[in-house]
Formats: sequence, C-alpha cells, structure tokens
Amino acid sequence: MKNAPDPKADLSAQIAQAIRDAIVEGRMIVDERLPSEAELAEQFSVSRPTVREALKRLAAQSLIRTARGAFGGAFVNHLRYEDAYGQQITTSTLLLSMNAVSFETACEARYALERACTPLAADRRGPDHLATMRAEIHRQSQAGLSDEAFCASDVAFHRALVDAAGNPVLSYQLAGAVEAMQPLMNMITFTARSREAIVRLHSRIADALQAHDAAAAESALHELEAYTQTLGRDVMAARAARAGQ
Amino acid sequence: MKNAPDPKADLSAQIAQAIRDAIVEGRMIVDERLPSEAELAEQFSVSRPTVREALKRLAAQSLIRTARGAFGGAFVNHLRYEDAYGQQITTSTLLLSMNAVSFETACEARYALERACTPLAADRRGPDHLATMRAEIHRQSQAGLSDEAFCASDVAFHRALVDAAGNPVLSYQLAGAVEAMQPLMNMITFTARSREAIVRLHSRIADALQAHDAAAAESALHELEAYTQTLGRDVMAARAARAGQ
DNA sequence: GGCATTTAAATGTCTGACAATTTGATTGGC
DNA sequence: GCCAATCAAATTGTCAGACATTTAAATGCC
Repeated sequence: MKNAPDPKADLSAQIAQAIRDAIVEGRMIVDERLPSEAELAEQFSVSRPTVREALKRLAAQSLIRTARGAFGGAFVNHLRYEDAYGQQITTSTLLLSMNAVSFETACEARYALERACTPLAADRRGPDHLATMRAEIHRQSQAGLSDEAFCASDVAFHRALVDAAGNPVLSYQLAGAVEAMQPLMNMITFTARSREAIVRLHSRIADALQAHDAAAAESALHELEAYTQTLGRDVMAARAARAGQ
Repeated sequence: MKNAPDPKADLSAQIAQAIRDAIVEGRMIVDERLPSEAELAEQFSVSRPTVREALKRLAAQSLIRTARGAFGGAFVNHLRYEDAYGQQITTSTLLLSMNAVSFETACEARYALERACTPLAADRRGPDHLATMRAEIHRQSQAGLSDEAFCASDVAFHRALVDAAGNPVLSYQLAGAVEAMQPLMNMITFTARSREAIVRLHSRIADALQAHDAAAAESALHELEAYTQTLGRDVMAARAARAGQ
C-alpha cells in the first residue's frame, strides 16, 4: 500500500518502517525469522550498521527479538500482554508528566474508565479478585504505612477491580490509566482521616462487587472520584499558596 | 534506585535503559540536550555505534529526537499526544492480532470504554463534534461505499464521540481500543441492511448527545454493541463452516 | 549594517575487522 | 554402534576510523 518511503526520514528509520509494515500487515508471521543483517543490508542497499539501527528501533517496540549464534537472528516477536503493559505505562506516564495534564483531567479519565469495567466486574468477579481487594483494603488500614506504600496498594486494589472484569483487552487498556496516575497520587499526603474515608469507599466497592451490584459499585466509584478530586485540589491549592508567598 | 544494570542485556540496551531512567525520573527535563554521541561513548566506555543503537531505541519510543548539524544532537522529546496515539495504536493492533483475541472480547472492551466517555460527551459535546458525527453518518448512508471506507467512517464517528468527552487523556487511552478494532471490523461484510441499522443507531447516539441525554446515548451504544457482536458471530460462524467443509 | 561565505560541530553512513555465542556436524573413545 | 567432546560455521555484538551531510554560528566583504 503505502510503499512511498518518506524521503526526509533517515535510512534506518525508513528500513524500520518497511519491516514494521511487513509485520503489522501480516506479511511476516510470529516467530518467523528475518533475513540476517548482512542479507537485509544487501536487500536495502545499505550497510550493516544502518540495518542494525533499524532492528534496534523495532526491538525497542518489542516487535522483534534477537538471538546470537548460528540459527540465531531476528524473529518476529509474539507480543505478550506484559510487554504491552510496560510500554503503555511508560508512554502514559511520560505523556501525563510532559503535557502537564492536570490532576483533575487525569483523575476524571481514570475513574471514567474504571466505571466502564464495573458492570463486567460485578458480573464476573471471582473469589481471587475479591480476596486481592480485601487484602489490599486490610493493608491500607494498617497504621504506619508510608504514603508511597498506600498509593501502591491503592493501585493494586484498582488493578484487581479492572482484572475482575475478565477482559484482557480492557485490563491492558486500563493499565496505563491506573499506573500512570501513581506519580500524581504520590504528591498527596494521605492523612489518617482521608485514608479512613478511602478505605471505607474501597470496602463499599468490594462489597458491591461481591453482591454483584454494579450500580452500588459505580456509585461508590463516583464518590471516590469526588473525594480524590478534593484531595488533589487541596494539594494544588497548598502548592499555589506556597509558590505565591 | 535500580542502578543495577542487567548484566545479561546488551550494552546498547543497558545504555538505553540508563538514559530512559534519567528521563522518566525527571533527571533530564524536556528539550534538554543530551551529550553528543562521542561524549556518551566516552562516559559509558563504549564505541559510538553502540551509543547510536541505544539512542535509536529511545527514538523509536519518541523519548528523544535528534537533529543534525552544529548545535544539533539528541534532545529529550516533548511527547505529544499524536506520537503517543500512534504508538498505542500499533501496540494495540499487534496485541489483538498476535494474541488471537476474540472478536467478542475486543468488541466488549471497546464499547465498555466508549460508554465510559458517554456521560462526559453528553455534557461537553461541542457543535464541531456533532458536525463531524453527522457528516460521517451521511457518508455511511451513501450507496456504493466500500466496506473499508464504511469501516473508516465508523472509526471516525467513534473518535468524534470519544473526543466529545473533552478529555485528552481519555481520547489517548481510547485511540488504541477504537483503531485497533478496525482490522477485525474489516472482516465484516456490511450488507445494505446492516449498514442501515448501524446508521440508525449512530443517529440515535448523535441525537442523544445533542440533547445532552447520556442515558439515551448509552442505551444506543449498548444496542450497537449487541448488533456488532451479532455481525461478528455471523462472520465467525461462516468462517468456521467454510473451514469445516 | 546587511548579506554571502566560511567554519565548526554534530549526526548519518560506510568499510572492515574482531569478539562472543549458539548450533550442528565431526571425530574420537569405548 | 553409541555417546561425548571437540570443532566449524553462522550470526549477532562491538569496536575503530573515516567520510558525507547538515545546520547554525562566526567571519569577512561591501
């Protein structure tokens, strides 16, 4: 199709794009071996280092993997969920930090997405999901927990909620939204009182899912979003006040 | 923190990871210039080609950009939404095709995510969003439209719906879900009758958003999901029958 | 002072070589 | 004949040095 190589791009970028197209369009199947670097260099009429740079670009996106030795080489990679998770989280985190997305916008997106999972989660949650959520709630109730640990537990709780929907595509899409929020959440100082409020809402969510009550879970999530927004606004106000002094 | 360089990884991968950590952890800020390749080579005690491969890895993830010439070099990239979109779509598409995700699972995820946008979209949709949706509906009504063009218009319609929520983070997260479905949707042959049904549901969604009626939009989306699932099941059944012959 | 030229710095590319690693065949011992 | 150790071949990983290309700043001319 789009066989027009961008003339302004570097050679290594053009070659990477050509191979990427071949993979994405299905002309190369999973675990198929690419020609050796020397052969590719000849095919594209470039030198081996140039081919290597192209292959490294693809390797960075987990599209290929390489192995040394005889019968080694570059292979079309079977993209696993965990690889995709990692990339999505990195990209989402950077996007949030670099575009200076407001706490409000990120929070709104995150909870909107989580509510999308709720009806499915209420339907399909298994005992393991509930157990994870209960365990994280218990951890969050412990005194002396650092703010970072509280945040991490919060993420684990919400991931369990997402996973309870039993849809790997949904879990993948939401991994970025939930994890990327963590740096923003880490700016918040969780007082004993706010922790108590969050734990209570988490419990309500777990209870609702256990009772297969999607509406109750959604309502609790709405309240949690509102409460989180309040906490975020307080932090931002405090920051602004400090900066204005 | 994790200053333990993975000894089994390639040098170029280790260097890429070191620089990536520096960027992600904020030790390098946006638009800051990295040392030249020669300086990096000296710092890490490796050769220039090795450094270059590391930089290409980062460039593939849009973490850095490079410029030639005096005062050129590698700069920490300001990750724009469109860059992130592209990466997410590529990753999502591959993930769906390689893990052989069922049409059902992908479809369920997509519509669940879209419904997450609906309340916000009903609240904030502007005249431009409605105009885009109406235009795409009009295109979809035209006879003689190829299935690919119909699918592309469908994607455009749904992207307008997502964008109407007015939350860039949400738009980013959903870009992958909506676009990655397109190859799966392209397997469907849209008859005149099914197109008519889809157009009618699209119109109901646009009407509902125009009336700020989130519930009506959600209900239409539910019906659209059910109808799409039916179409998908028919295709799969036909395929299975053909394969079984 | 403004414009064309030069120059320097940096990335992009090439060539050739060697090191490291893995697989498969060969060879030797029993 | 069978098994193990060894060796050869193929391939990626790394290095060194060189040249081409591009870009912006410095310089000189008018």
